[in-house]
Amino acid sequence: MELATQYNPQEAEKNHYEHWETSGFFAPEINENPDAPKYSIVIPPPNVTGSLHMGHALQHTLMDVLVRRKRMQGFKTLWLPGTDHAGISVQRKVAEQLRRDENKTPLDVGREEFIRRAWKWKEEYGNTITQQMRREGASVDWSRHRFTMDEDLSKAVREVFCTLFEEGWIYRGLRIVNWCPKDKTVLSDLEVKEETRKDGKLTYLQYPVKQTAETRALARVPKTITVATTRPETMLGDTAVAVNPNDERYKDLIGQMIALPLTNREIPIIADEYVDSEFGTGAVKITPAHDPNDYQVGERHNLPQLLVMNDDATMNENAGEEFVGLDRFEARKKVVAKFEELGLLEKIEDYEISLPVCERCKTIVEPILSEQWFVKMDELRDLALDLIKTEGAPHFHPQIPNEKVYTTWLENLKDWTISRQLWWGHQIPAWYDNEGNIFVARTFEEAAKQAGTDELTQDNDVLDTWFSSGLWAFSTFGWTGENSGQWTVDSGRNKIQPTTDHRPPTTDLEVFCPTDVLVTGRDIIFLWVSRMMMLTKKFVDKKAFDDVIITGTVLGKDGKPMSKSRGNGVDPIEMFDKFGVDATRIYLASIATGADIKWNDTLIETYRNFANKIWNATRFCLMNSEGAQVDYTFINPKAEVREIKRLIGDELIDDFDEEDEEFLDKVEPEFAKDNPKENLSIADKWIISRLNRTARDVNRALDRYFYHEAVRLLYQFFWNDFCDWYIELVKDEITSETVNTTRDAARSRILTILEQALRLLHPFMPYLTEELWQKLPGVNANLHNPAYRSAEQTIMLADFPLGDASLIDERAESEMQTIIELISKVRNIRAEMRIKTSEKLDIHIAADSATNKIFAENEAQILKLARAKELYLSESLNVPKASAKGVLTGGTEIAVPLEGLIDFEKERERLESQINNLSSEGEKLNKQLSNESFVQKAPPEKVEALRERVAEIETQLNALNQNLNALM
RNA sequence: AGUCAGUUAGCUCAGUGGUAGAGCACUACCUUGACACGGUAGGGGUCAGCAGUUCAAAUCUGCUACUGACUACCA
Repeated sequence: MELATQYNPQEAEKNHYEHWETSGFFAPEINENPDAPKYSIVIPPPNVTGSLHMGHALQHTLMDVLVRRKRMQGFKTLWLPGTDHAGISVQRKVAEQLRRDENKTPLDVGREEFIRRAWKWKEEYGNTITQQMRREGASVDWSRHRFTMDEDLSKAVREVFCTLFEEGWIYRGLRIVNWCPKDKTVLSDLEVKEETRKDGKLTYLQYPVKQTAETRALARVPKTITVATTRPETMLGDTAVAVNPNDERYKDLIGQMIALPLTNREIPIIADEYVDSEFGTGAVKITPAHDPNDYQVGERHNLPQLLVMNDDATMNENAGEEFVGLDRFEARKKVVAKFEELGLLEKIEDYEISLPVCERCKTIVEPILSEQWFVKMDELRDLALDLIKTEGAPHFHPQIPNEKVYTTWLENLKDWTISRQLWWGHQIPAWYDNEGNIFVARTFEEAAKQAGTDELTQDNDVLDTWFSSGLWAFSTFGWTGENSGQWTVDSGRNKIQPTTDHRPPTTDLEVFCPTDVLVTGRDIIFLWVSRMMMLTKKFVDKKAFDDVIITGTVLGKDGKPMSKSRGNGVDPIEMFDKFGVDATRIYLASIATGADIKWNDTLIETYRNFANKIWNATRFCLMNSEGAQVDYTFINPKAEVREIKRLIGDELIDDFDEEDEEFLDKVEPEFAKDNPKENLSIADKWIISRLNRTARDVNRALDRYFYHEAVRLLYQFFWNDFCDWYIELVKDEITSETVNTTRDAARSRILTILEQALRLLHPFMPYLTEELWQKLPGVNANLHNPAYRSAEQTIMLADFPLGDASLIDERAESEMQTIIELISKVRNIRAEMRIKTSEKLDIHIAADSATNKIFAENEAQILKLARAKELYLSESLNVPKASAKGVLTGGTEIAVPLEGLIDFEKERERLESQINNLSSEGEKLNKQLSNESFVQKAPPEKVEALRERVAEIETQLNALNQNLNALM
């Protein structure tokens, strides 16, 4: 089998996804183990209007890594996908389509037709993102895909709304709300963003105080009172002027009336603590219908609420004849002009102001008095607060600062405005009779029954999209009874089984809820995370999830958040095309959890190169795979015992002792001691140790959601240990032309190690690893986790290596380290003395017998990798003066005779620089050791380690100094 | 205004009470039978500044500077 010299990601990406999907590998039902623990994640449903951006790619990668690993570990794993109906976004797209194609407005076609078209739009364009997710390799269970407006999810919405209403947590009320004049709907506080404008103006208006007998008597009373405002047009809706009760300047004015200019209304001057005497003029115009603070002042003083704007932010008839129909900004100019005409414009100051804008359309939001539906958050907030305070749920990763942000926000939570003046969404299940009485019910029929009439009109508004999203952690699992999955539960052991037997059925809800972890961005901790926690607790009495991973933001190359307007976006699909899906995924996983990162193509290139390295290492193994196959017993003698067990059959297992060697010899003599499987070299033991250590550490890292740590470990193991050293060390043996069992065992061994590495890499790089795994000789469904034995062979279901602690071999690692150090030292001498690669050298070594034994056992590899022709081992050096010398850890001395090649000056410099480095380190350490309080207070093992290091340095210095003197 | 985070090699970023790390870039050498998207050997950092705690601080604490995020208010 011949592979191309370069990995072509597109090819591998084409080959596998569809097969994985259609084979049912993504669905939890693939798991045959009735006792399997479950693992579940629900995806944050992207907007149907959306297309994949880097934030999705990041989050999806993190979720897929978790899910793929757990699945390989034999968990009954479900990653549930879905999309969100995205109220305003879809509404806008469909309205735009209507305008463009037919020059019509939504009102022209009517509600029913509009909704029909919205569904059509969704069917046509709404699956962009689901296709893109397939490209990403996301192992979601498409058969359980949910849309927030699916019938059962809509039913869940109605159920929750009605229950909350019945319990008194939902109410309809007249409040100051955030109004977007462009979308013509109310927005929740969270959908409003602040935008700072430097060109704001603060306008000072003079209001004439009405002259009465009383005011005339009080000579000190001024003729006017000046108020400052950033929104002069709202003065048309003023119903009072307020001052601080303690403000001496205005004491006499309290209770007086003002003749409000441009209107023929008179308004009172009132006193309220809310007013800050220090700010502006200390007198504030009060417009209860257009400002939240003024509204509250108005409530306290029983002021009238005069709404002067329409829903498109033009002025209404209350604003007066002169202003009616004018846009708010036109009206603003006109008000100012009129005041100027009247001589009542005191001044206009430049003023930096932050304006509330609509998160989506950036239109300036108008605070406006309006009747809306609200959720009173008291009880729900307490549910979430209790969970975090008593159970620490959800546990945030990274914990700081997210947990604090979450808790603080909950503590200051205000009521949630849930109605939206849109057509696309869940229409509010409330009906009105002709008298305006409200009937909230799950269906029209119920409402009619309550009302005693069917002459009812349903509320025109729909619910905030986040209302249905808040139910996502349980509504998607068939909470309403539909689409609830086919599981039965063994009540005795409380284990889950997909069966058709007659035990009582249970649902996806019982199996998969609560979910294990939620992966999402900082921006929706409040909008979504908190609400899922509250509502899931409230309605199914469970935590929505145990853990929340808050991802960082992928910034553009300029270090700013990616945005269309800035044009600094990086399209993940382009990255997939350019570098491959796997490279993009593992790069995204290499970002520290929660950290922001500036996009940088060269880093992704690193992982493109890594993919190519994996490809080529596999290519090498395959080129030399004749007579060999993947077989775990080649890298684990104990596994051989298990293999024997498998061969001799299950019935003997019970009285079988793995340590009983006699028994082994008895049952299967061909597996006995001298077989090449057990005849492992230092290099073999070392790589097996490194493999198992890496596997163990990767699992530990992922358990803590330290993806970047896992990536680092895998990168290092594969590139530095496996490719740079192991392949090079065993190359001669493996490529040998001589056919024998030793060669074939070596070939099987390297194939098996590679196969284990591919499994470890699979969650990060699914396409590459599947592509290569399938090509390895000897792979089959027996390598699967036992939960998937009947499934067709795929690396997706292979058992994820946990790392066998008994195969971590400290001694082999340290012996190998000695060999690596020797080879590196010789290479260093060669490079520094500028000896050509083609020049073969001799190596003389003076070491203790144990070390010499290690070198002797690996002579062939040392000669090859150091490009040497002869290795002389003894206990002391006896070499010509014309030699380059060095010292290894432990005091082993090496010398490379360089007759005719040595540059004595250079060698002197080389030795001197090494001596300098070592002495300055030694000095530092000695100083520390001579510090009494260090020796007394530092942990003994630290002191001991330091002493050892000093001794080591002294040994090396001695040798180096002798070598230097010999040169003089 | 408040809260929080970041500031480490030329660049992008890991690390974290006990002698500073990676990738890229850089220098020199290498068409060594998997890979030049490669190999070998190197150079490069008083870990933003100041003060404190400690035997020991890049790591903990405080302050300062710069950058960024979030929350609230601004008549």
